[in-house]
Amino acid sequence: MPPLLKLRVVPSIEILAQLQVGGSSITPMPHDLPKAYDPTAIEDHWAEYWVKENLFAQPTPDPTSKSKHEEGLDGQSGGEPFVILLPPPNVTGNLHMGHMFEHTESDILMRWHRMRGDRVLWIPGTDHAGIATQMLVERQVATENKTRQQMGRDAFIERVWEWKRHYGGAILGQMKRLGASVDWQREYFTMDERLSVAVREAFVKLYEQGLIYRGAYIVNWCPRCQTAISDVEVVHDEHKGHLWEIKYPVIGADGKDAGEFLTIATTRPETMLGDAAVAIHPEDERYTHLHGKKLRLPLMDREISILLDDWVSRDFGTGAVKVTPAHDPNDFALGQRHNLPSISIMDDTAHINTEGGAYEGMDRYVARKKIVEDLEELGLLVGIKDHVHNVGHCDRCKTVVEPRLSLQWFIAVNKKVESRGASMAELAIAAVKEEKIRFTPDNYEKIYLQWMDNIHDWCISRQLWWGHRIPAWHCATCHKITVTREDPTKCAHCGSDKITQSTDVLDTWFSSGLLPVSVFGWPKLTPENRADFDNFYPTTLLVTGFDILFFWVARMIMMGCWFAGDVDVKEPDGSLRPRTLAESVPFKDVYIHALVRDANREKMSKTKGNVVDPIEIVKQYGTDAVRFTLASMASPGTDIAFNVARTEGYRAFANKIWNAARFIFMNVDRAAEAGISVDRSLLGTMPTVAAEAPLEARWIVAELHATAEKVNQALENYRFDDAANIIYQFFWGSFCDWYLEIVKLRLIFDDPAKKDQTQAALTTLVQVFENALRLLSPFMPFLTEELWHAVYDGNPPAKSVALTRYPHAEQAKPLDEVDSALKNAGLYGMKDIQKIITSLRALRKDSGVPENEMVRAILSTGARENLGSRRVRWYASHNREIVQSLARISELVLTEGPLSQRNVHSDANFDVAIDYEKTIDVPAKRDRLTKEIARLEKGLASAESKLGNEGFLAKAPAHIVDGLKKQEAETRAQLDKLRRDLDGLGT
RNA sequence: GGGCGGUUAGCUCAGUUGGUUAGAGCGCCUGCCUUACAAGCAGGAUGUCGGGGGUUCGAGUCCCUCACUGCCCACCA
Repeated sequence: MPPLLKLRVVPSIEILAQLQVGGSSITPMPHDLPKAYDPTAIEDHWAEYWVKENLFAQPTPDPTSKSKHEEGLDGQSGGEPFVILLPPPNVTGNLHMGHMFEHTESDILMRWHRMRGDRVLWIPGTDHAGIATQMLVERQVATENKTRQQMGRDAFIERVWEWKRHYGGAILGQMKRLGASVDWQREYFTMDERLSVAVREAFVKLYEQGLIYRGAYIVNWCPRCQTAISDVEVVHDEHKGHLWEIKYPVIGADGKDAGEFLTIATTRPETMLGDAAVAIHPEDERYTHLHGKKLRLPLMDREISILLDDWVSRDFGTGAVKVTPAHDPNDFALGQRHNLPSISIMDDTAHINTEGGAYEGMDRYVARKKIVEDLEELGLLVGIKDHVHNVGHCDRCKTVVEPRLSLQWFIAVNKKVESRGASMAELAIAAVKEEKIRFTPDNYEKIYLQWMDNIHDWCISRQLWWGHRIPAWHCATCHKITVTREDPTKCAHCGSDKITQSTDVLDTWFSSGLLPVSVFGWPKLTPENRADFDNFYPTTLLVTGFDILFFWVARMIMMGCWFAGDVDVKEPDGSLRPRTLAESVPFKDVYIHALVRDANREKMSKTKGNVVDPIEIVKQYGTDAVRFTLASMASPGTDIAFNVARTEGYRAFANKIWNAARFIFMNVDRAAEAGISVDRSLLGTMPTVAAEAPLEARWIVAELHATAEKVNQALENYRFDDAANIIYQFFWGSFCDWYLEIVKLRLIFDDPAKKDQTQAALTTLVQVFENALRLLSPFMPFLTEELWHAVYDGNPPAKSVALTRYPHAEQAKPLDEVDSALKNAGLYGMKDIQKIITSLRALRKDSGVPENEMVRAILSTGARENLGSRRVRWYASHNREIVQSLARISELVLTEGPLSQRNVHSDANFDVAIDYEKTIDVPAKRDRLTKEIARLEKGLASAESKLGNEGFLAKAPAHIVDGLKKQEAETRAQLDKLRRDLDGLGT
């Protein structure tokens, strides 16, 4: 016989006392658990405890151990790996509601899997966020009247590092406070030496494979950030602009203006300074006579040719388009086809350069205005039309992007590499098409594939200082480029030592795209040093928002498949074999979560001022309530309209549970005084009940099993909302509203004869509560941790509720053995009892019985012996005290005869009446009855019409027909009774 | 210009492969300080499931169409 344990709430009180400012000398009495739950009193403590105790660390597996599936309660030693890489927030970032939502969903999954015995690993880190961080520090430096240029590269970078050491990672601190169960020992930063090695290796390898090249192309240039940006970093906004029609003089055979003009249409007149030609469609009959002619470019007085190209659309504008190869991607392509010169007319800051003649030094928009004016003066401006078109903006700073010809580095994502038999994009497409990676919701698969099918080469160089510097050295002697793993001292081509490293850095997403491999030690995978990679790659799941689907998810898939694909798989016997695509993917599942908006469905933004700071809300309502809000609203496919009204509701839920605990602890203590205790060894697993146990015990245990089953299923499908709602309903609707009220009848401490009954009831009560805490713990980790420790009276079987087992119906075999029929009967019987009680309560209200007055009630099951009424009679007669207590009835009389009382409440299987003299509100009652009758008549008519339909009878499945027949009979019976009640009302 | 989604109670949203009388939370109305909880308890009201058409024995669910409304992608100057 294991030792018995008295349950008290001392530990939680101790914690509360510790948290009191100044270490107050008032020591609370054991049962001074505050009436209202105060999250702030416990949350900091547990958040610190979880981190300090390293509860969620997942050590590198012992490579000599062959067993991957040992059972482990601590979530570390055994089980299937369940690995999530936290999407690294920007190091400059602050935690916003979107983060908290993402982390809540991930944390629920993590805690759930951990409690299911999986070997979970959740890796946190931060991203160096090139542009964002550089901008931030530049601004800071600007307040000291300095510029980064004045400081110089090295000093500026040192300044950024200094900033990072001081303020970076604030967001991780916030995550700690919110209880994210990540492995803090594995925290990374994308500029860490370890990860920089991976970046270097990836670059060199791709270069060697011919997939990285450098060239002059039109790229998206941000004049404010003064760097190239990739296509996905450009956001297009619809913009009301103009279409200027400008006439270019045609040059006659004599080399002089022929007096004729060709009118072009443009949205960007300022770029005409760089025009190299005008293009028309070869079959455009309007311009046939101009074939082979030349034009004089106004303002620049340059002779340019007329090109024929069928890319030109005849029906847009004037059918003649100016060609500016250095400032437009289409024109660039056109220029390539026709060997046109590319004349760059703007500098890094989008000011006109020396190529722009008289306009040199002007900002692009100033130049535009001036050029239009000048053209008008020259009589060359034919017209200005309103024109709506899309303008690209820098994702970071919203500056209008300038397409600009410049020398940049690219990854040829579509280039096939013989040794791999595919291109990077092809592998990434195959991984999803062949379902090695699955998306939830699955429509993102389509979006992903669509994007991947049209992917262009990825511009990876940035003209920034903060980031991974491109490992390419330019030779001043032979002008060739040296790319090696180690910093070179000499040019690899001519041996010259006049080499300098590229000043560009890599796109931030280049390094974050490598994270799934680099966090596990790639590329330095030695036989002794690859256990992490062998055990945890591929990761299991990626939880992220669709906004970085292309930025990050797609890049991780490309790079993961590419680089991991080269790492052989280590078999259990130590031998190596090539890795399959399924083993190369960076993650097996992608769960795309919704966006968090404000209560009015508006996107939260600083400029709108509608940003809800999660930390503020957490302070007000507690972390658990906010987490529960987010989880319960997380239905897939719809954005979340965050509304604190919901959070208030879940704070009430937390308070409800807190008070249920107070009630339970109070009774446990009372029991202890009476010499009754709960066997602690019965806790921690699913409870079972004896066949002869009271109805409510059998019912609540059956409900618990059903709830656990449903919650597990919901989480299996990422239905956080369902899971949360199911638990809420169980805890509040079943456990508190019904079970706790009934169990009060069983807890009798002053009667020795009732000791066994009390002991059994108390045991089930504590068991179910302890299970419910575990069930809830992934959603409300703080509250449940506090109460779970209290249940064990400071002597818990684990360091945290997070390290226990999650309730699961499969563990409950004994219940099935008892008798599944009994289980069903218990559920039905309880339903009957609940119905009777609800009817009586309504009846009391109808009849105006004061709340605290006890009345006598009569329950009639009628003379008709149908199964339902027999069941009602049996359960009512065996559970009289429940009905009496919960419906405040002094005596429940059972009868089979008709009820003579005037105020009767009728159900299909029974009628109830109460003895109360006060006159009822006849009109109100009549009104209600009339409505009810109408409702039933409608249902009956619908049932009758279906049952009278031969097609229905012939084609509908038997259980539908039978159900409808039963329903029809019940409705008919109840209708009769209600009509009778209505008649009996009199006037 | 393509593609995807949404429209269900006053509000925010569920509603699995079509199947018995469409649900929840919040809010609202009424009555209760019933010793776990007033952040509570009990009772109650609330819907032409965006409009129209079709398929089916049967449609909130499938098809067509219209309206409104989000979002993503796209080089038409």
